[in-house]
Amino acid sequence: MTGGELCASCGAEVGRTRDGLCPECWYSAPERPKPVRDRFEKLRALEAAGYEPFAYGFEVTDSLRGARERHQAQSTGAPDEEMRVRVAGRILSLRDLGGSAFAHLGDRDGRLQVYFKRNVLSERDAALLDLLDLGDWIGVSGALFTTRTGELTVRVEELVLLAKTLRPLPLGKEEVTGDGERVVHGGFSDRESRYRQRYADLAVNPEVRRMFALRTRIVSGLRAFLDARGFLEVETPILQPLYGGAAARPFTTHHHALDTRLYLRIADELYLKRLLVGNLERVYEIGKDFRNESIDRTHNPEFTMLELYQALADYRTMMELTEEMVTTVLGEACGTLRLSWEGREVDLTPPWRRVPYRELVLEEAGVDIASASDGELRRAAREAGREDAASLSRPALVDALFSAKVEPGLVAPTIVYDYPIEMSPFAKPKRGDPTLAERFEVVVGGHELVNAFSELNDPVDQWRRFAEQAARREAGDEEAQGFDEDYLRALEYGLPPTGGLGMGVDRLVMLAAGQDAIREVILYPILRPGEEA
RNA sequence: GCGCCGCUAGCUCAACUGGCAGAGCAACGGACUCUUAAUCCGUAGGUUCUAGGUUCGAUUCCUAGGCGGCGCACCA
Repeated sequence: MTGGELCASCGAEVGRTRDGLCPECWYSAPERPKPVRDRFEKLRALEAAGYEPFAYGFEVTDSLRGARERHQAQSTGAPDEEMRVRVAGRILSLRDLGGSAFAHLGDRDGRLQVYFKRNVLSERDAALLDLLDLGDWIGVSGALFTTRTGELTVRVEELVLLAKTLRPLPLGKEEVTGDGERVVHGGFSDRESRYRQRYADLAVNPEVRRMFALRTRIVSGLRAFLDARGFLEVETPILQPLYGGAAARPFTTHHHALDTRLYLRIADELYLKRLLVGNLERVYEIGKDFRNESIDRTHNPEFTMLELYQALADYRTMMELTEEMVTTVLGEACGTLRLSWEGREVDLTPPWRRVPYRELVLEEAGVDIASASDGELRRAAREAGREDAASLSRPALVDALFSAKVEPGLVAPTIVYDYPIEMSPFAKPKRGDPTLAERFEVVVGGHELVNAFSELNDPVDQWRRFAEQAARREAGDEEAQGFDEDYLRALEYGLPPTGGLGMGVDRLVMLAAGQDAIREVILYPILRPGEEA
């Protein structure tokens, strides 16, 4: 007697019921869709007949794609060669012709037809065939042959059930047109359902699997590129007593044992630069940052950032590095540098255009930010559609102009450099012009992709910048930097001249994959908790 | 946070100015031993997102809420 809940239908004791029911009653309840009840019945029939509906493994000779490739490599053009394979996958389609049946199996990156001929199968395997459903995982062995219609197919001699599905997958029907093009009919396309049930999305939509494989290639490519140049990959704290390195509202949490407030990092910047003080002269980190801001097509509250820092370098070095890194990695991952994003052609072929920030604002907004009065800036910002121009500070006005008039038009990759220094609390002043910072951003397809600068390494100057930020914070700007004394202490030990950059990895993947929504490139994007299925 | 749009069977979608809630796929029964969006015959499947309201009658109109999509604002 453990005091578990009782099934409202059959009275069986269960640790935890669903809708008041034990598993047996729940899967058989009339509220379940018919396909679920049918499958559960088949599951019990399988068990009764001595089949193992959830196997422990299956040795294959080839992946589905591998079988096809091996066949092609060994093929001499003669018909019906005897090449035996043992393969496994999900049943994606099933056409039962009575005495025989065809099915397509799908695995992570392949698809292969299998052919069941009842008088070839053992009685036991033939009986199993009747209990299969779309979505089930099976393993088969047999010889490859080509059907009359020319499709490579396994003639199944042995059939093994690997995992029974109790819920129908939202499979569409795939048509191969005369041109060899694949058209999916029906299918699973509702964005909300796809994000909430990403497992079903992945299982059913191979292009989604391909997209995430591309993402992985890109991230691996970034690592390989940096590792080859002597950068050390490191991990810095996600839970931080002070947040900084960017302007954003943080997530807050609490540590019980220390009884202290902690923040989820909004950037890696300050911890990474401390490592250069410690003579780890080239470091990078690829990890999640967290910003407690709204969610839209290009923003998810947790997102992946690459930050890297290189000693004895400045922002010019970073321009070279960025251009080479992005073109190398995307070139390898995508096979081309001519991409299409949000309906526009984006050609990443280097060299990228480099333009001073001030010049772009002058060109596109008609305002010289070096000489314009506050009033002129305000007027221009209002013309650009900013109703709240009257309440904005000078740097905010300039930024509003840039965002509204300049950024959307920068389709080809553009290195925008020399930002106003007020907007850049961690960047060194520009040599020869202390009103500017040695900072650049890369804008592609109208979106900011990279932010980089010659890192500020003068502790006294950094102190003043922190003080300005602190004043802003006291004035109610929640996104202003906190005053980080430990970081100042680190700078006092001597940060070498350093170039650093941050790149939004999700956006890089969006660009590479031609996706218009960040949620398409994040496996589990944030959603409001929804109803249970 | 604001505005617009959406939510109907497991999936993809219909249902006119308010009048018995439908189709295709999937499922189930049957036929078919080279099919491929297989085909043919038959069957079953619904809290129309939720709660109120108007009405003889609401998937449809109204109010509030939930979730989502798109846009704006925010995100230096």
